[in-house]
Amino acid sequence: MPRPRVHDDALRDRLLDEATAVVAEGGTRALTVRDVAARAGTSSSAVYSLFGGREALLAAVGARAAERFAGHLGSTRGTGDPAADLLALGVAYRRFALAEPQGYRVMFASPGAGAAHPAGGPVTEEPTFRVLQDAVRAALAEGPAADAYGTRGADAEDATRAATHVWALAHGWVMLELDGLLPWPPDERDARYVAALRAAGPGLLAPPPV
Amino acid sequence: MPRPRVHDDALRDRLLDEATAVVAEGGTRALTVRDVAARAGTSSSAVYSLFGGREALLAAVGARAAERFAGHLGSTRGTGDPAADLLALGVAYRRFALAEPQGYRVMFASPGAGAAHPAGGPVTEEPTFRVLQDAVRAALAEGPAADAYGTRGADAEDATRAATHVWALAHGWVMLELDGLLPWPPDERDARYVAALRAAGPGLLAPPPV
DNA sequence: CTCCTTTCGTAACGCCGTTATGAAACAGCG
DNA sequence: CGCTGTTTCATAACGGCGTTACGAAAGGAG
Repeated sequence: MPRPRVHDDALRDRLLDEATAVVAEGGTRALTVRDVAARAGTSSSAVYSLFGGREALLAAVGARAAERFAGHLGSTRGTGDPAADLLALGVAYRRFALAEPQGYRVMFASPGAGAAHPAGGPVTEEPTFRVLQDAVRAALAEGPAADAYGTRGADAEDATRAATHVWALAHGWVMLELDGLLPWPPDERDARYVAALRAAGPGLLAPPPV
Repeated sequence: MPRPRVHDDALRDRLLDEATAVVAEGGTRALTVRDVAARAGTSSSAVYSLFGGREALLAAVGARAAERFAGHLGSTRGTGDPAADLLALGVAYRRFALAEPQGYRVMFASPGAGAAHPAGGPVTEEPTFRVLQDAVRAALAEGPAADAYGTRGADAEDATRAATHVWALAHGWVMLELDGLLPWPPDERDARYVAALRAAGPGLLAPPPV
């Protein structure tokens, strides 16, 4: 008996597409409920019935960016050399951030950055972190870093610790770069970044002293 | 002949005080021109005649935070051991960020974060970076790291590079921590952070291969 | 006392996020 | 086939925002 629904999943996708495009273009600041609704050919109330409000729409944009991010990181296939794979993963991490700076910012540097991440859920279970954690685990299991652990071997705790360390370095570098705070011209930064990862890697992967 | 000025430097300071308090309390999102003006006992037009607008007011808040930040970092006095001093500087860096998270965010994670930093001015000449750069230079001149440079010694380029590496790690860690993305409970983070700095330090300070 | 210049508080404009409201669209029933 | 009831959505309204235009206020000059 009711009037047929127009606020369905298809419209939700279209709204999310438009919102993603707007954010990619002008950042979160440029996203308005009215504008996104108009671009999708509907009214602003659709955003409220399908998402809940502007903030929730932004969270959905962040979640979608996180999916693409995880996919991007997962697409780097292993070469058999764990250390090289980990380095490639770090490079892919930065490549995504530079290719989609606004998407990266929505995930991490948004007001209340936890929005894009499952509320209260441990970060270690997010796909993005898992990819990194797995690569670190592989590097700790064999290769040069494994020797430092000797017969005790590296456990999950070691992988979480090392992955977080590497993540902090990559995240910090990328944030500084996106904010224009690196003291080097753009054409030097690729090599500088790789050099930083190479320099910090062994120490960050090594077991804690005693 | 004119009507006496009320929009003077004293009012500017009061506005900046109120704006800083509002941002410290509720983040940049909570800052409105009308509210800050009312708190300072004036009208919103004062913000426009003294700063230029909301964005410029936020930039001034960021600049003041940067001053406090630089002062905070500069207050860590040398102990004679360059490596220990550098570690203490890293600890002070994080302590400020945790004590004034919104101030830290206004400096770095604000929309158009360059606002708080001199437009176009090289980052290497900012007080905050200089303090870090000097500490790194000292660590490269004597102590364990100096040996790796051998007879060639470390120059300004080496100090800039190493300082940026350390900065990226500290910044990334702090941003992850402020965003609630570290996989450890708060009471473990102090030690984890120091461990990360210790682990990455030697590699980040070392000269580039070949 | 009057005029003129400068200055600032007030009010207006357009836009925002959000919410209330009434028209629209269909199923079942007389 | 028309009426009714129910659900759904577009429209309009509300309060608040950043910003700007405007007119009142204030004091020196004549």
